[in-house]
Amino acid sequence: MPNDHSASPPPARRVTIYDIAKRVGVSPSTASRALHKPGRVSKATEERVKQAAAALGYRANPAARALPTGRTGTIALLVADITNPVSFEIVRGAEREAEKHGYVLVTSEFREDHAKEASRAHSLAPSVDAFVLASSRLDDEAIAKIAALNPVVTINRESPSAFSVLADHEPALRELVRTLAAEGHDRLCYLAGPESSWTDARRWSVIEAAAGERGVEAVRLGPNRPTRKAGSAALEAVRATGASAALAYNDVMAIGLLTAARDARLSVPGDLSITGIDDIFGSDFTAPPLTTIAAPLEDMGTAAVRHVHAALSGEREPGIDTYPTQLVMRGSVGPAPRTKGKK
Amino acid sequence: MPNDHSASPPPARRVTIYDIAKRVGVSPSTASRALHKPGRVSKATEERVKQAAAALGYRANPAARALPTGRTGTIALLVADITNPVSFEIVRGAEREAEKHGYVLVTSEFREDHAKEASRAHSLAPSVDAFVLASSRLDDEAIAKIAALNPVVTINRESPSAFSVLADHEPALRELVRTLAAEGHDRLCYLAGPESSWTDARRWSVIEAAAGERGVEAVRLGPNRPTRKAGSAALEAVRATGASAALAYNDVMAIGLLTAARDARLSVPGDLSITGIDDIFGSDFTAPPLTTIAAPLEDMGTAAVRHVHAALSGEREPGIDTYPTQLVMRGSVGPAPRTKGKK
DNA sequence: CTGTTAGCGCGTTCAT
DNA sequence: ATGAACGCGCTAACAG
Repeated sequence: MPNDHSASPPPARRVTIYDIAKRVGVSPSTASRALHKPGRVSKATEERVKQAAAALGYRANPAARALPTGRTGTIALLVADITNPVSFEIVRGAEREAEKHGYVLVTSEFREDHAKEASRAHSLAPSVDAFVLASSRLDDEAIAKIAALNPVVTINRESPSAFSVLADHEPALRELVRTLAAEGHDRLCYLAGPESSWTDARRWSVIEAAAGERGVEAVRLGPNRPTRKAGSAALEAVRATGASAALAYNDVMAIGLLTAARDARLSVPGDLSITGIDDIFGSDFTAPPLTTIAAPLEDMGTAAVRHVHAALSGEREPGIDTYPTQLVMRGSVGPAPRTKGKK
Repeated sequence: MPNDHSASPPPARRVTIYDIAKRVGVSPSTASRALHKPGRVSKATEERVKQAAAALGYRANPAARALPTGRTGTIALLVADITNPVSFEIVRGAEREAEKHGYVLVTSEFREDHAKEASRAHSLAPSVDAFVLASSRLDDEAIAKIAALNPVVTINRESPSAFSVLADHEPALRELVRTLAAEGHDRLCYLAGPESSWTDARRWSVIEAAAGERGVEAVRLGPNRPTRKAGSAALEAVRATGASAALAYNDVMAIGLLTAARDARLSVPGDLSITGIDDIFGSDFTAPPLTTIAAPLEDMGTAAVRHVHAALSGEREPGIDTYPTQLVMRGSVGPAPRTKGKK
């Protein structure tokens, strides 16, 4: 239930440009210019105004500033799941770049729920100058609607109405499939992610194609919620496919699958090879450590904000910014078992 | 380098209360009241105004609202390290409660740097109504300065000028020390956290006292940065203390220590028992799984925002809100080795 | 219950 | 180079 935020007595009045104008003996507009319009005022008065501002501890009121300009100086970052380590890499990168340019960053998660994502974007719209949508679950139309309100940059999602920052998983995925094939795996199982995930579709299509080229079978299991629980719950189904290797949509699911396999006294990679994507915190100390694909998520978060800034500065440069990924081979992948289940 | 955020043409004009006032045939102030002052307007016109607002797709301009009221409707949450899983539990809880009350939540990390924490708070101050400081590294004086600007609620930090939300680790820590003593450990090593951490000081004093009561030696190693790397780097020093059990400041450090021990071919808990605090993502699937102490961090995040809301609503209720914790025994703790290093 | 009148603090014409 | 005046959208007196 939203609220009015109106009750307690207002805090002590803060210092305004009027205070510094009076102190220096100039008009408020001169003070304003001295503070924010380099060169539009004489060097001398600019200096005096700035000193007075510092002395008085002046801080511009962002709301007052936003009113005439229409610019709030804040950017909204919407992430699917803030507890997924993938998110905070992005958040960290975005936040650093935002601070660098003087933006305030508002981060909000939508818990994989596209309805919530859309409503959150619309309710935030008047408070922000632009959106960064990370791992959006929205369709193109919904993104277009948001883009009509404010500029949008997407991460790991391509969309006609937004600038996109993408990780290119294709080479690493192909290398992974090739490696698995070389290890004797002739039946792969892709443990799919959420239905509305753009990356999920991409990943599967690359795996399917790469497997086909190598003469390896690939089956898809899903969609699934991208959680540990879902990964664990899928163990039986994975085994039922007869696949000797499971490629999970992401590390969180892979870890779920891995721990379920451990609990079931299955050998990894003896009985089943498992891989993930993202190289999150934790994937290097599972038992065995998880083979995965690493993306420069922090850089991508930074890039997203940089593109937002460019867009807000009037630089029209819609398009795609792609980042390379890297296959990280670890202990969870090994040779296919000799005796196959469905021999 | 901060920036002016002023360049591209302003987006299409949004609908204002004037638009809906004109449409309904009332004055703007009536429209304003109908929208936000329940009861101060006739039921009939309130209904008509609301319908018009909906029809026009009206969204209040937060900046315009903030100007006369001095209330921005946003809350700042400052966390030490956003990549520490501890943080996002808090963030998630805080965010949910913030949304429930119609606040926007701004999350910012200060990377364990107290100077950055303070400067961030001061620069955010004009844009927000209140602060939540999670795991603050600030001293009381610095917190008081911030509290002079806006109400402050601290998490895991007691301070005279703020309402505090705390996890009470004492009972669980005592139980842990008791358990270790019963397992034959007669020399414990506390792997300390950051110097300016309030919780670090608390934890050590409880461990020291509990150990003393049990006739167990306790040595303190630190301060250390609360990172995996620092945990790993401390292995040698921990061994050098001759302790048979290491209690780390938090799980992140404990995991660092654990993986270093594994790399050094040490048996855990055979040669060394290891414990952490927080029960973060990952601590249940280390090898062996990590004994730790769990706190209801999400609830604490929620509580912090609830208290912020109370403070902003004029309810003066400074004080402390304490949450219980729970010892989670897992495989990383076992009997002390027979042959002690310094026998 | 409702309309009128003033600002909130700042940027921005338009003058000078 | 600087000042005066206006308006951004909304809330808050103050009438009626």
